[in-house]
Amino acid sequence: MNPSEILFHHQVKKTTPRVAIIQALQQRCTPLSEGDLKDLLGDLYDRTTFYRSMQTLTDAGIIHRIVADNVLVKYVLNDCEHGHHHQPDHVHFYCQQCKDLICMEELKVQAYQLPDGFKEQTCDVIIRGLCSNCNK
Amino acid sequence: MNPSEILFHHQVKKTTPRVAIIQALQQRCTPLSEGDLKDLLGDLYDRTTFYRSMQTLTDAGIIHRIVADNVLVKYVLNDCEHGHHHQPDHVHFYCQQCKDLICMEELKVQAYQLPDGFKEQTCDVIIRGLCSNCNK
DNA sequence: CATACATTTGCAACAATGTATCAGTTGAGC
DNA sequence: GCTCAACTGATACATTGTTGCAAATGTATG
Repeated sequence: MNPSEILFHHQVKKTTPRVAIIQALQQRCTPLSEGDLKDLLGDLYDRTTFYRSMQTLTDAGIIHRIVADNVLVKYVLNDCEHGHHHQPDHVHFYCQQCKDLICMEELKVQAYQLPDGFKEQTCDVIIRGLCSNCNK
Repeated sequence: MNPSEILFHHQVKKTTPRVAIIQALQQRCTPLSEGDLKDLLGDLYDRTTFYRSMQTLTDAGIIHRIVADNVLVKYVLNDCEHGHHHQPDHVHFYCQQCKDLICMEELKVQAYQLPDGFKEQTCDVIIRGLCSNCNK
């Protein structure tokens, strides 16, 4: 699906910044930060607009937000091909040296049984350490 | 163990801010943020000193840092009674409404087998949602 | 106890990641 | 093409840090 279709499918208005952001995330196929996206897209939009767009896209279930560390937040496209809201079910690895965030697709997150009354909205598993490149 | 003993035991110099921070964490027995600690301790030290102290105490294995969200970081004392460095092995629940961070001691984190070459330093599992108080 | 020297602290400035307000612009439906 | 709600840009501000440097403090030694 192209950006316009994704937005229409999730009943979100089509605007220039939103299309550009989705397009960039599709092309890179890896979690990107605000800085990464700015490097790719330049001054296409204001920072305020960026954050509001990300909020809108997250609420709509189009993207997912990963807090790699308190000073590094990255965004990834959800799997929109199958038409349902797809929450990541795998572990994320964050290299403290090269600051890369890697999806460990093969490491699935177990389902946790919360006590009565608690409602889960998202569940993130972040392993921090050194990636194979930096651990030499 | 009292704060001075903990610092000596980990070969970290005893200073006023460090003792005060450990004391506050011991008394509260729950994860505290910079703001929480400032409310407790007032202007006992500068913000820069706080962050440097937390870095030192984390490196020494005396405390552990929990990234509840990119805008909320909390700190907890490790279990120093048994003389070894104790990494939390349980899930943390973060209530998006009341901003409370709860240790789910009964939910243990599984060990993940990383690919060759990767080195794990910390592993955090954060479930975000609504706590039993706010989910009504 | 006094001195020496490395460690730690306080202050000021700066950086990244957001949020709030409000006027002005744009998009979608008719 | 019009209309009006929704979105955007600009400015200001909040939180969570980090960096550099001079001054203060802690620990080891005489």
